[in-house]
Amino acid sequence: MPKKVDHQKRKIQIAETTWKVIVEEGIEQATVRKIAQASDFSVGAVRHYFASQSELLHFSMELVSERVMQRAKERKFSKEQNPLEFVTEGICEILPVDEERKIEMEVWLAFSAKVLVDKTLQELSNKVYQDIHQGLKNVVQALQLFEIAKKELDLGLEVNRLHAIVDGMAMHHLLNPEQFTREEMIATLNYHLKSILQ
Amino acid sequence: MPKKVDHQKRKIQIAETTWKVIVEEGIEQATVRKIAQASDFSVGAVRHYFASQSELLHFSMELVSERVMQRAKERKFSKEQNPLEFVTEGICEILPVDEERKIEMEVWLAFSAKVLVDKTLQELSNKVYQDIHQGLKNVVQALQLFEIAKKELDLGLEVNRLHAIVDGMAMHHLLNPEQFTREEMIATLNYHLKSILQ
DNA sequence: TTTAATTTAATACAGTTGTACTAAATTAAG
DNA sequence: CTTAATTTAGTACAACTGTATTAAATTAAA
Repeated sequence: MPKKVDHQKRKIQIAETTWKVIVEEGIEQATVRKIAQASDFSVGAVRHYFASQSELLHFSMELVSERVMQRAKERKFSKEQNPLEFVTEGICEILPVDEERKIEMEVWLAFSAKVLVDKTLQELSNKVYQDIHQGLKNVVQALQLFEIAKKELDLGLEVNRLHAIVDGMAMHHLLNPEQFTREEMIATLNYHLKSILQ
Repeated sequence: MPKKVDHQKRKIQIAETTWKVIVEEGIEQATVRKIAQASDFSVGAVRHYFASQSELLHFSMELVSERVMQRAKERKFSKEQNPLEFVTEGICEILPVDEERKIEMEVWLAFSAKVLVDKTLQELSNKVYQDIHQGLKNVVQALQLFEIAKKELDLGLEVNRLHAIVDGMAMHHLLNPEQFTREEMIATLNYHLKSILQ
């Protein structure tokens, strides 16, 4: 008998508006009132979908990781493709190579700074670290299976290194886009990947 | 005739208390009142040394970079020393290898997230990026001069890569200290440096 | 001791915050 | 059309915010 709204869709809609506010004004300006206004809801409506502000923020952070993971899962390798290219493109799913990915990374950075003092976000941060680490491990192993990458690599250290390069470059490009351009970022990734090839 | 207080020392003292508040409660809790209370001053006293909150925060961020730069400048190379060791230890001045450096990096991360939406912090962020980039460039060139590192390296890309590794690892260790330990961080640095040797 | 500039403390104010609460609006089913 | 649960809007409140103002305290020099 009542009006039926897709709760999940509404939550996602509000979370994406939260991203927008965070990107434009910073996470400390991501107040309930501002998010409500930006998403054309009343404060009461937002509160109807999220019991508290921290629940809203947690959901918004989770949505970032879900989007990245979703894209990663959708990727399929076709036999005709160059494996190195395939791997490079896969890593570019994480890097801020376009506006969409830039927004996700900016939001993620804002939340990451919060992780240090917010225990409830640590679990999510750790999970995402693990997931990406595993993904990159698969990348290196795949290159070895294809007999493209060197066999004598120390897998653990190699993955640590690649993971640090990816996140380090992402941060550098976000914070200093003129000094470390998108093109430099991609060139540096290619340079590194080539360095572990046979 | 008046009481004479060393202004600079007071400002540094208050800025270090600001670090403490940021590390313990996050940058959004770095309010004038809290910083005053934590540093055993009245709000009026703090305001006497900093005309506004943003001036205080800017000074506190600047102090982080000054500390790191100061340590870097103090380092002297003695002929008996192993150049690779010297370089490794130099890079560890930036990495969060001990409590002091951890605090500095945590504060820096908190400010970095603010850089994206605070134009007045961007200049400082860019300057520090440049300084560290130049420092790491000197490192790679020094290793080449000593005929330790490969000559055929692409200097620009190599420095980009090293810089990303350093900051990426710093972030990973801060956010996930159990999953990416201090020892792994140092081992990964050594592994990378070895990889560019002849 | 007197003097005067620096330093400190306390209070006030207007604005914002998260959250709670209530009543109204909406709308799908009977 | 009625009904009733969901959804929305608006308001209220106590706490906290940055900043301004004012008067008091401090203390080195005359």
